[in-house]
Amino acid sequence: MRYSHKREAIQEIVYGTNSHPTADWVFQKARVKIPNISLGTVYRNLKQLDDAQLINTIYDANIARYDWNREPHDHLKCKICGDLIDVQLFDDQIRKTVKKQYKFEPDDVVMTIIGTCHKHNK
Amino acid sequence: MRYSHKREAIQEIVYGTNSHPTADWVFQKARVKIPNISLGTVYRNLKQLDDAQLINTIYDANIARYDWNREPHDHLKCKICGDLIDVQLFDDQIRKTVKKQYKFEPDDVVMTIIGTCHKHNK
DNA sequence: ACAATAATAGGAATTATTACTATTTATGAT
DNA sequence: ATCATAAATAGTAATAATTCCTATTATTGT
Repeated sequence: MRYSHKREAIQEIVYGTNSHPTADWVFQKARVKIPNISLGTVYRNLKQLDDAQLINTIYDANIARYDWNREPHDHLKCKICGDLIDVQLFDDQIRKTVKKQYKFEPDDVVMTIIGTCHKHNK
Repeated sequence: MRYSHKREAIQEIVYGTNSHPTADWVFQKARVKIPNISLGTVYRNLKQLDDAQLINTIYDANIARYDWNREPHDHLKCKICGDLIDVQLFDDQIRKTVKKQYKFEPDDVVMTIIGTCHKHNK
């Protein structure tokens, strides 16, 4: 992968937020610094960064979001404010169960817990 | 929700498969029985059935799939054949952890395990 | 049988994403 | 530094999934 100024900027934008941004959000941020950048470039580079394991792609319902956090982790999705919160949960037991009971070789456990985040506690 | 012949047919199609069909798959099946049915009708009715808790909507990467199985359950997604397999895993521990450690009130734990299914065991 | 209104077909519009192509740019070798 | 090669890009067209719109049709309570 050859160096590119724009890819570097895109990576910095993803690394600079905890908001699990969409491609369009990244595009809006990028064009502030690089006015003539195109949305296609943003998509292409996000894909390349994902392929190179420099970022992760997560799917929130039917739209792609990007995450600098490459550690295995899960998400809490607040149904009120829509926030996506990073959490580290245990899936050892789940991996074992799946392997034994279903003869399924797990690579990755993708878990999202839908509910109400601490901000909305009565 | 008023009775409709087409909604009944759509529901029957979803109830008649374990393949977690997409809207378009349901549409193709539906038009065999009802040639002039439209894709919009399929989408609208799938949404209504979901709202009425008669079916469930699940998201496989970025496309919607529909599931007659309303019991809480999880999915194994085979990266080789793409199959989506229903499984019942335990999330009590996860719910407790999330509640205590993150003050997050969980409604629903959505879990998909990506890996290799039994069909491809060496 | 009829009136009220939900449901529908068919197509247009929208949204997220990918593909295409002529031009530009990074990089390694001269 | 110059140059050649191929990767990267802008700008736009294309695609895929889904939703929206409107005139017409069908269901249901009276």
